[in-house]
Amino acid sequence: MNKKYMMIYRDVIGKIEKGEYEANTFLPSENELVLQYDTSRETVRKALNLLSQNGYIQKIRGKGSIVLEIKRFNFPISGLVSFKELSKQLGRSSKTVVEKLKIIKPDLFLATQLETDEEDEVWEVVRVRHIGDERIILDKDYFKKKCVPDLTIKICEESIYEYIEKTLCLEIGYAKKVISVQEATEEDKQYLDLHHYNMVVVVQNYVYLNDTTLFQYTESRHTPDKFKFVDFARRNY
Amino acid sequence: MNKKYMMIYRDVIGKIEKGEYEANTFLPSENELVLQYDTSRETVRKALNLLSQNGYIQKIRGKGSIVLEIKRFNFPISGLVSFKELSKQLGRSSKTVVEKLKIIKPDLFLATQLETDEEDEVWEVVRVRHIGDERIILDKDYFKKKCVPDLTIKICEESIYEYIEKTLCLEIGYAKKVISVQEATEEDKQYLDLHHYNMVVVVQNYVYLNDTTLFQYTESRHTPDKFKFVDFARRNY
DNA sequence: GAGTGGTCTAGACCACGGA
DNA sequence: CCGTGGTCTAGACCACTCC
Repeated sequence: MNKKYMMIYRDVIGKIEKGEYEANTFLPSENELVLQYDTSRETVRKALNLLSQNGYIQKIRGKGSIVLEIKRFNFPISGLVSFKELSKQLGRSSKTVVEKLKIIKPDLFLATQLETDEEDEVWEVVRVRHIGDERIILDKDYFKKKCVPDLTIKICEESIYEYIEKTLCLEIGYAKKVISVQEATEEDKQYLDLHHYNMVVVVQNYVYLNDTTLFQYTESRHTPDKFKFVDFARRNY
Repeated sequence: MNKKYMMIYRDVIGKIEKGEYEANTFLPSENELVLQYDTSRETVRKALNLLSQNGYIQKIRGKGSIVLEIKRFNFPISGLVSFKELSKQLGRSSKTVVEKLKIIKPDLFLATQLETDEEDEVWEVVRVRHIGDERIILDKDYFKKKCVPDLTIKICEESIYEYIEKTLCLEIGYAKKVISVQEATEEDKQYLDLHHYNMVVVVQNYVYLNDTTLFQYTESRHTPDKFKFVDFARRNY
């Protein structure tokens, strides 16, 4: 990547994480950053806007850009973060057990969710996420076979996203999530340590490629006591 | 507002909503928009990036910008949308009942949430949101009194945000949400139509002003069956 | 008044898609 | 090849904060 604004963005994040820029202090001004990185102001501003959108800084007109400390609390589910990246940040022992991996013809519900028809073959991947010694998430992934021709248990145990992006070179464009609470099904009770709970938190995830084709539908079914979703929002519009 | 990119942004949204630009078709190219709006390309691009971030379009290099149809499904809780804006979009009868409105000294928990001390006075506003004839949300809002000196029942029944932004002219910068599921308290059972449910979905909301001061902490406690959170995410970084 | 961030311009070169 | 979007530049003027 030659992108200057991305280099600056990452460099500033690095300095924030290393403590070189401390929380609640000002970053160098935009004009100073122009000199430091030998670039133009609009390029510096692109980097700063990224930092602002992602919760690293707050820009205040006439004063400067303050480093926020909020970022460290952000449980990184908001967005397209995979379980592998997640457990790394949590720093707890975790594993993924693949319970099912097969090609199916979707039923009517699934065909609707995937915006396709019942003849279009689909990979079904059912995985259980363990953290510590508890089974806390039941992930049911469905990929269009024409987008993802091959899948192996090994890939599913590691990161499917890494495989899709790095090996298949598919570019993920955007995703829509719907979070709701549902009564636990027999399947939930079989695969999860629900204890006395009779409900699960369901995160439905629709993932689209850069060319706007829907290629994945996922249901993440969480034990209610371990579920936590953090979201950072900015008054944009 | 003189901001050209914002005018273009809103104008294009209008045309999408009126059907002038149809879903799954291309917008005019950036160069065409430059001519149409008599402006520079970077300004057009600022507008298009806003549209992209908010789920209206997908930009494809070498081809153009496609109008997405996803936007109409976006239940607008993601972000800082107030109940009033929300019920308008749902088009269902709704009302807000103010159950409590008083100044308190925060207990330790609340003082921690508001990043203040137990001597700093706080407005406590407890409201119940009705949609149709069911009580579905219990909103417990806490505002720092030094930020919001006066509150009335009338303001609380309408939109506190409108009052804060339009009358007090406080500028909201960003917010952090935490969604979790908890056992229902006696208070929840008293104020909500929980039926047989014994759990509630809790949305904790920390709202910061432009100058990074935290001025509000809110707990929205939802009946599980009516809870739904939709999130649109883009693979940025 | 000096310094900050916010907006805007008129160019430039590049990478990609499709004919 | 041309048209598309992606990046970058070197300037300009404005609104705001603080002294």
